[in-house]
Amino acid sequence: MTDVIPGKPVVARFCPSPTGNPHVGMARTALFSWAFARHHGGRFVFRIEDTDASRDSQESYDLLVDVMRWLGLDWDEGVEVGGDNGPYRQSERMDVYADVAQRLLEAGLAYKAYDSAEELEERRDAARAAGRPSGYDGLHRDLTPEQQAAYEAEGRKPVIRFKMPEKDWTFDDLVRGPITFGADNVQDFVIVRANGQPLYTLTNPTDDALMGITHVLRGEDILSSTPRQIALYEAFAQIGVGDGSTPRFGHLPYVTGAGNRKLSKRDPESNLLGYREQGFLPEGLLNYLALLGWSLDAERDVFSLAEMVEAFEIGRVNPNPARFDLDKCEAINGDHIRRLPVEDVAQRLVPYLATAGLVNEPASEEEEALVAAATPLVHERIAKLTEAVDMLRFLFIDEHDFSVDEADAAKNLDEKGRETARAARDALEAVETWDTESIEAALRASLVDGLGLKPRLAFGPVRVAVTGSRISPPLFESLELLGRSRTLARLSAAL
RNA sequence: GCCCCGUUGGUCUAGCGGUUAUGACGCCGCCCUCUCAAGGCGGAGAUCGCCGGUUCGAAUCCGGUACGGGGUACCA
Repeated sequence: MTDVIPGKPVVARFCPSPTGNPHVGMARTALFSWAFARHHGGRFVFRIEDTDASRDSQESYDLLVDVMRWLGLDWDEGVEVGGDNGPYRQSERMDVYADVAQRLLEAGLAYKAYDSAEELEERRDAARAAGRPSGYDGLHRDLTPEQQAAYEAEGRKPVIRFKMPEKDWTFDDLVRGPITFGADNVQDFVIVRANGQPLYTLTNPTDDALMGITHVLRGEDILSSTPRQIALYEAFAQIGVGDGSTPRFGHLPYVTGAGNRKLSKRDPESNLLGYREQGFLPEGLLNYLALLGWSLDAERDVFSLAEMVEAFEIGRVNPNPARFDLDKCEAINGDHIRRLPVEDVAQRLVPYLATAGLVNEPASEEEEALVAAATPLVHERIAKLTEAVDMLRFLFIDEHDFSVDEADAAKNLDEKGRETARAARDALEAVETWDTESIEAALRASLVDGLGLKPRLAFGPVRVAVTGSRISPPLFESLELLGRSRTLARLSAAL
């Protein structure tokens, strides 16, 4: 299968509708289209399909742009950045669609249909009952001007339907191979509503043609509308819309949630913004998403975007649906966090600490320095950045807001534990140089050697008293960063 | 109803006529260890949906069938 025509540059696109929150399935589609374009050294177009005013919103549009930038899926042409084939919001291209529809009509490739919703439904039910396909039956295909005038006189407003040539439709899907639809199963379809608004069925192929799109990668939910679009392309060739060629199509499998349902916008796991809020790295999320239907090779599933671009082949995309597994997503993200230089992690942590109210916005120099010093303690312990916030809270929190987890205190700061804490405080008070080595030496000498405690029993009470939790970053390093006075104060408070 | 797509351990995935069926997540055990992680080692878990066919030989090719998903809109 030749995916690319030699000498003809690849132009791929991503063209979501701005409805609701951006979700992960969408990001996966964007990622594959982007990777495909980049792999072939082609262009990537970002277009917005906002032709349905009742469902689209500016807020959703802003989110889409924001999230694409966050992910780092850059586009060469499209909304916000412009390009030769703009505008890139369909709501600003209505005149284009009106013109194309008109030319289709004049060329006899489309026609006005006056059927009412009730009439359509009735005939559809009848066709179904008779075991026939339930699409449009073509009743108004060849209306005479007189018949049309009669309908108009009744006050009916026509839709514009595209006239499907009666032939079988075969195309070579980039991920699924050859697919054929019989002539009887692809009927004339509406391209312009009775109120004059163009539909996706017209606007999407029109823009793809006008923008020179060579490869269309999209979800499998529109696989069955592909014959219509190919037919439209053939019509465009006749009336001179675009360069007369038809793009290749590739239909990506669904991303599903629990059960086998496709991940819906309501499902919290599908909300892209949620991943950013929880502290996923764009590179981690993207890596995981890439794994849903594609793999770099048999051995490795942690890789960079650059490695993906290098290796990405659309023909190796798996056609079957994939279940989104949050655990694995987090594991992959954790791998990416560990791959990052520690200074980088520190920098990315700051906004999350700010959101949690633990550092100022913008952070002061001292705060930045503390973050830089503390990050190595949590770097390899977290799968998401927000986990670091929880682990480091004890270090950044205002002293009067500090509190110890009750359950952990009950277990670790019983009478015996408080005794241990007291010994720890006394030992620590005597430490001359407040650094990790001295702190550890003092504590070991006092608690392990002195009191004869097993290490875990020796340090547990100290940990809980000082960090507020049974689980914390390495203790001695933590105490060093916390500083002598806060450490001693917290130990005293625990007694 | 009609049309299209899909089917490899719980999940994702490799495989493209001959393998002890790949790797990962998760799970279990051990090691390391101041907690939690990370890391290391090991383990359980797949008669490749099912039935036929082609072939010396099939997860791989063909035909059925079952199940799942999608479409069948004046949504995208």
